[in-house]
Amino acid sequence: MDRRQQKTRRAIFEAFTRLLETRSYGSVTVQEIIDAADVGRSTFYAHFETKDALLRAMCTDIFDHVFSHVLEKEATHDFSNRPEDIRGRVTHILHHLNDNRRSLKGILSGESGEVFMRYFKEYLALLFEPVVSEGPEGIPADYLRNHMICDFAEAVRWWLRNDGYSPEEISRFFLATSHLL
Amino acid sequence: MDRRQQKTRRAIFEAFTRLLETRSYGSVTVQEIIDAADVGRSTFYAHFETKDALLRAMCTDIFDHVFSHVLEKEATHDFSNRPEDIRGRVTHILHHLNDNRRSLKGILSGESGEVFMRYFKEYLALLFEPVVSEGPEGIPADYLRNHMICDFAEAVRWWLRNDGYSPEEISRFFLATSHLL
DNA sequence: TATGATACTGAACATTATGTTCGCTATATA
DNA sequence: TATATAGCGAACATAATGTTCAGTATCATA
Repeated sequence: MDRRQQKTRRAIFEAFTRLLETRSYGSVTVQEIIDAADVGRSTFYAHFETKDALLRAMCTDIFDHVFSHVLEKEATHDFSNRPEDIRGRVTHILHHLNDNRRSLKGILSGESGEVFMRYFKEYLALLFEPVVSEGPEGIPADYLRNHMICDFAEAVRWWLRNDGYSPEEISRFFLATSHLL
Repeated sequence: MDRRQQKTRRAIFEAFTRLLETRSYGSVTVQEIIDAADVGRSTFYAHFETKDALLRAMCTDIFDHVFSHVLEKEATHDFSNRPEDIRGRVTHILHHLNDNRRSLKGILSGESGEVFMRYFKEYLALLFEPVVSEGPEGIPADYLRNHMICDFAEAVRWWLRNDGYSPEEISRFFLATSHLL
């Protein structure tokens, strides 16, 4: 990819992140992003169709990083789902999320949070798919899957609102309150 | 309240609900709501400052209905939180939510869902406040509170996506997967 | 049932953001 | 160095928002 394109893309991402730190997604205009990133109007639109597309692109970038290991393992059919492994994978993801903490805090506050959460849950579905087996007491498997996914996603959201906890701690909180493991 | 105002308000609510059944919140314009409700432009704005304000008003109306019992009990300081009571209250709320099923399904699909969920959780905080006592194993009480609230809210969201379950069943699913009760 | 208050109407207008176009300039890559 | 590609930014078209106001309809009530 052309160096200029990379530079522009990064500038837009960073400007957007910076704006989201203090303002809500909905209130940030494309023009402000353009000004903050210091790129031409037509350049912005050459890269992203809309503000939403920009947000999606940012999420995708982050997730590709955060879930790289998970997706690799899946590709190699390494479906080990013993409790230790789950803990390891969960902690691993939390570490990667922590790398993007600043951006994520911005994205998660305000309406953009919902977009993020929706994407996040899609990836988490891949992670938890093999773990949730059978519903006890006639509880639908789909209910349980959704339960676990939301549970983890909300644990992360809570973590990003409450600074000062390590990935290991959050991993422990999550697994302790998850009745399934 | 003036009959004309009530009529207008109801017409707008119904039109908006109807629109949300087929279209996403963001894509519905104020003009469309006005046309569907068959009211004058200035009339709409006399009632609601923005589309968001309309959504909030709808949520408030619904919650005032759904949580009427809970809020009453709170007012009379009837904080009985034995398991049977929790089950009763939860089921009761689910029944009331079911009364608004049509509107809620519309609101919950699309971006308006996040607004709804945020409000919903505020009310649920009142409901679960007295239940969550101490965090076992050094888990922060706030984490647990958030856990329960999100858990229930997501159970409801799942229910509204998946037709065919009774309030009692959902209540059972929720309590069975909630490790706290 | 007459009257004063209040709500609704809708056209016109100002404002604001979005997204596109295009001729020109700057930069990367081979 | 050449040429392809990216960025620039002013100008424009479009579309939705929210406001204003003079005229009309409806309500509450005395």
